[in-house]
Amino acid sequence: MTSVQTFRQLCETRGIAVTHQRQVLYEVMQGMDGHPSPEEIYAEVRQKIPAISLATVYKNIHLFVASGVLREVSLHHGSQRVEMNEREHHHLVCSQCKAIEDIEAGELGAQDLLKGRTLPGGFVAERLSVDVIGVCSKCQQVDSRARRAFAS
Amino acid sequence: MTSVQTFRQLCETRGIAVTHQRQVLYEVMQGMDGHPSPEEIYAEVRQKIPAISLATVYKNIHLFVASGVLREVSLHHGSQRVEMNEREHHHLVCSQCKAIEDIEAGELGAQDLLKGRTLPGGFVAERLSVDVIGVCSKCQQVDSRARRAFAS
DNA sequence: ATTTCTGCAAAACCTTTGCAAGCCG
DNA sequence: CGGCTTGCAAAGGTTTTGCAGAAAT
Repeated sequence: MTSVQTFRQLCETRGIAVTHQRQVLYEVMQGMDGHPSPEEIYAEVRQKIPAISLATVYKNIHLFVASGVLREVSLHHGSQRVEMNEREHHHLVCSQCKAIEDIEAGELGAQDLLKGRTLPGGFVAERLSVDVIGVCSKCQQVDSRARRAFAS
Repeated sequence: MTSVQTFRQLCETRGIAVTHQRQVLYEVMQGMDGHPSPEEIYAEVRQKIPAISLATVYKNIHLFVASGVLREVSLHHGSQRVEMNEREHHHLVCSQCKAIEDIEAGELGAQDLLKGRTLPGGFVAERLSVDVIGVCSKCQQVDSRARRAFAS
């Protein structure tokens, strides 16, 4: 199946229109590796559609993230978040409400991942930051309520 | 040792001035748990120093992060970064230049962390995102060059 | 024909910066 | 006193929004 077909199918499933901009965006993003920012994607797409608007890029990135085609590298890019530099811990991050809860490194079994490990490219590790991404209990309740409302 | 003494000592080590704003910021942040944003810290400090400026809060957050008193929850809050939703992988993140490199989940030994695990508070895990934070080879070279320049 | 999407421009954030006045050592 | 720090206001960067015209179903 060609990329074009995959894309049309995806749009059909999601009930969204197949526009030229969206299609080119999809192809361009497939050809970029790494972790591009919206601006980088914009620069790339402009080579094929010079008149495309940055707003369109943003709108479609959202759409693609919601569809699971794209994934956000960090769920917390809106504003900075800091924490006191205390005992080693990791995070449970809710993909819906973005709430963060702490979990002890030991409780997660993640305390030994770096022990005696060599990393590629001469990278020197300082610490580990593990995010368990999922749905918190509050959002689960909201979800099931929404499903009931939708069913009725 | 009181918090005040700890703080004075910290400032001495770092060669920074002990100002009223800094001291209150330090105390307030110690009293906040969770993962506050600059605005949240600002709101909290304003209860003690109503005339404090948001710019001062930002400047001192930087200082505290650089001193290791605070830690940033995500190193990528400046702008969004996305990636194609492909094979399971994790990230090597350079704490200096913020560059991201991929590493396979298997190569890191992080593929089984969620297996058969119950998480606190009814949190339902979807996936794992592991950041190995450290210094990339490029920044190591820059660092050693800087050290040589400093020594001469 | 209707609904959805695009491009533009303006607005809304969040964060940084320059500078004069004030505080710390 | 000299240098670092603050508060203010303005600027900078990123992302969102409203809307009229265009495109898709």
